[in-house]
Amino acid sequence: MRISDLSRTSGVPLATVKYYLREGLLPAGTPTGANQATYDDSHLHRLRLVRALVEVAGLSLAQVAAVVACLDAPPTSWHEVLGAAHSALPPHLDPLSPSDIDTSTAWRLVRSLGWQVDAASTAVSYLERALAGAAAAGMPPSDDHLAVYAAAARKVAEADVAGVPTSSPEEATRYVVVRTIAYEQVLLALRRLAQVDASARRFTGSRPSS
Amino acid sequence: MRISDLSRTSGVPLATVKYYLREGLLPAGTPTGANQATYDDSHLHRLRLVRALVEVAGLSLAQVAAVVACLDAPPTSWHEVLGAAHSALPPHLDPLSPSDIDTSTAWRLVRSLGWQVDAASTAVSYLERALAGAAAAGMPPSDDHLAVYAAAARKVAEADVAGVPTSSPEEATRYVVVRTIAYEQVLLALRRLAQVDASARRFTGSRPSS
DNA sequence: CAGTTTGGATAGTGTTACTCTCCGTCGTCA
DNA sequence: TGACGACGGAGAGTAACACTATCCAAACTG
Repeated sequence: MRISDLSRTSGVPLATVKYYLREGLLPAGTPTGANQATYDDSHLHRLRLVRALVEVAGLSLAQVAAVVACLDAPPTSWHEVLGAAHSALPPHLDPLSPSDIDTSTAWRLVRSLGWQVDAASTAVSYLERALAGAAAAGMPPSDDHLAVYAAAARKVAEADVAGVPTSSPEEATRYVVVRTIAYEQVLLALRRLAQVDASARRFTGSRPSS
Repeated sequence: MRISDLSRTSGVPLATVKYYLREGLLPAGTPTGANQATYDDSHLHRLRLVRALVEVAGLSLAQVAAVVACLDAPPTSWHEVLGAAHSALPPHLDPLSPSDIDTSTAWRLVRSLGWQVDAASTAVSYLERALAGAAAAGMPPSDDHLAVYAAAARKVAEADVAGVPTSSPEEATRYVVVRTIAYEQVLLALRRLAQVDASARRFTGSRPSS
């Protein structure tokens, strides 16, 4: 298919498709002449992925570029797939320095949960920042609250990891990256819905609806 | 304290504090003369909240403005607190129209879970969009996967709602808004950490670490 | 072979989140 | 009391981002 078909079937304006091509978010088509090229389904899938990442997950194009670069780079070992995916995923944080491992709130929590986490993981920085943000906003989470969150996170993560295909590293990477990002929104949406339900049970039950 | 103290103790540049004042993200100080004003701790707390919302939760200033407007508006009933908070919170989506209630995937899921959710809730739109995004990215979640997520979301939401203070609607609003937004990041960070742990258990266990 | 479409490049646009400069006023220390 | 730096408020300027529009020559199409 040609670039205009790509635009038409995906609903993305032609000028935008060209822009994504320029920015490297979409790989170039196979040239069929001096100034003509064709595109296939992989381009269409990639385009849909880019749009979903931008519109639903709210990533910037630079973040999307990091994600698709990760998808295109061949991972080496199974366990590296996750690390590579996480460090390509927003937010972009540096791992905590080894000297912080003893003092960090996030590390203390990870250790108390007994989770096996690499010292260079950016996920710990993410947690550190999130906890700092909650504290700065005036609501540091209690240990009990964190325990509930950790237990829920664990269940969710087990389901996520259990489904990773073992067929090929490429497929596994694609799986991990897309699930991690796209399902984040699903989880957050379900949490809000569950809050509505829990609030309804707690408050309207005790005071009949007006 | 004066505006420069506000800037110094919070670490936010003076020009930025002035800008937030202009934009209404920060209430004006109490004037002490023709062109002088003083600020108190409430301004400092608000400023920290704004920065946390921007830097950690990644909100735009317009979204932050909606959130702080919600904090400043007095809610009327307990159950409305959540609805008001959710509709002030990003992403800004319209509720699904009543005609979509039968066909929507999100509504089908909510009904199958038996959750009590108002038809006008924006949380359902949020879920609908998240599911559409996952599908567009090429990975629609399975029913089993969704069930795990829903169970986890429920546990988390129960903890969130259980802690809501019943002292005053203002306090409850502040609680709900800050927790909903700030703890989202905590939950996502814990999920990534749990993924690392689960992946370590699954893959490095079967293949000793190199 | 006229007319449309294509790929590629360049320049322009609107938004966001600051950041800078200016200016008259105010508090303070000498 | 007067020099002087800080203060407040307002408006203009700026850099990044994500497109969007225009142009051009080559290529395909009826």
